[in-house]
Amino acid sequence: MVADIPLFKGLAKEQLDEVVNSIADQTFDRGQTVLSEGEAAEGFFVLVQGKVKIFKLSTEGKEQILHFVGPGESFGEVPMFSGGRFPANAETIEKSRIFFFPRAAFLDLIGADPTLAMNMLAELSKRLRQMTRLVEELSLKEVPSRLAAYILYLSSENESDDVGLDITKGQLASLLGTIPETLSRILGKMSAQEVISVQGRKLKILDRTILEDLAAGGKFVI
Amino acid sequence: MVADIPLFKGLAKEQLDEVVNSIADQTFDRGQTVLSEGEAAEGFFVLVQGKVKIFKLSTEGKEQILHFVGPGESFGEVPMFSGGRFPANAETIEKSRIFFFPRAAFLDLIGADPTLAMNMLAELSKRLRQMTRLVEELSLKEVPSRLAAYILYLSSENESDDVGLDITKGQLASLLGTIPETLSRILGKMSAQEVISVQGRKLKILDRTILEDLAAGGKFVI
DNA sequence: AATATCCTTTGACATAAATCAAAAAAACTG
DNA sequence: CAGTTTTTTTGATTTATGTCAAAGGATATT
Repeated sequence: MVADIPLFKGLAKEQLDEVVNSIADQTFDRGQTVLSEGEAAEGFFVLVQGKVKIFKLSTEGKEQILHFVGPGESFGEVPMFSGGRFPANAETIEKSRIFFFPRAAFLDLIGADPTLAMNMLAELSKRLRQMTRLVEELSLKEVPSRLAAYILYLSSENESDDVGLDITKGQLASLLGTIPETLSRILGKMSAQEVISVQGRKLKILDRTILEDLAAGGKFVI
Repeated sequence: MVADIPLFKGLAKEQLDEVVNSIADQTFDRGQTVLSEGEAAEGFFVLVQGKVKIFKLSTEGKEQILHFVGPGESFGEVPMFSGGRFPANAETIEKSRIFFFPRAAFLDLIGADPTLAMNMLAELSKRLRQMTRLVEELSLKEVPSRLAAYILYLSSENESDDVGLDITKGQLASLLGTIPETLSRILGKMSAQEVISVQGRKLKILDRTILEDLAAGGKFVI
């Protein structure tokens, strides 16, 4: 169970037992807040089952999703190492089972086992890479490019031209840094151009070359 | 020397010697590339003296600065832990002295000393926090808000209403995710409204309340 | 100091994307 | 399955910011 979580991969048996003894097993319904920006952090979380979105909110209520957390992934680690408070919000978007790992126990463990430290360094590095990509897209690319990149990413994940969004289009808009209306118009244009076909939450890639060009920063010619 | 670098703080004497023996001391003129996005990483860097900008480039050549590196700070660590290549570019904006730390030697050290691992975790967490803030600003705030937040940040750094940009306005624009023309117009408006005064690279805060309101997401009323 | 280079500002204009409003479609729920 | 809620689409309009072009300033270099 715990040994399947990438963060705990390679840990010695005693350390794994330590982990099991430290965690609190929690269940959340869909749409519940797991942690809020600005809250003092008493520990961090590992998602066992379900799905969680990590996001920021503007004062006017607009949401920017930073990333989604899937089973086996952790979140809320930042304040463990740099102190202070959670930098963003986490909310379940499906019924979820979550392990909570208290700060002190985790810091003990990480001091005792360099493997755990290395796993965590790998995790934070991966996250940093993702965030760098997000900044790049928000700042240097237009919405059609971001959408194209996301579709290609989904396609690479399941190695198929048929991709299913497992989130609502509204959530996709929030992940891409835009609003549902804009996303809807762009999906409409891409359909009209026969770059993709859209049926509800099922997309099919019709012209990969154009998508790749768009993702690289190319403009969308009507 | 090496002991002054936060990353190496708290290391035992033998480890510090190890560090000193591993690093390569390099000098760069202003405007030189230290590392490029997509390059294979053979190690990471610590800036001893000078200033370095970390940035992404769009296909059309627009630049987004992710952050500046000052003396004592490290950069280029991400591929050490998650493998692969540098996610961004690094270029000196002043004559700089830089230590290069080869990958293998560093990974050895980090396995041997949990202090170093913890220091690095703290560093990556800090970076992640910064990046989260940058995403928030790019996606959820307008340029005047980002500028206001930056001015307030500078003011908090030196605890004064007089702040000096130690970068060009073009670089500031790139850091704020905009272009020099837009920044210039907004600085002009803020001056006209007597929120700040601008003299070259010296700014003075005239109305902190308005800046704080702007930074929080408030709109700029002409 | 003179020249060249770089940085900053200003103006006119274009445009991607947001906003507002409302309808249509889809997904839940009792 | 009827009704309610949520999600998605469409249209008309606004707006923040980008683009292009050119002129002024400032700064560095011989």
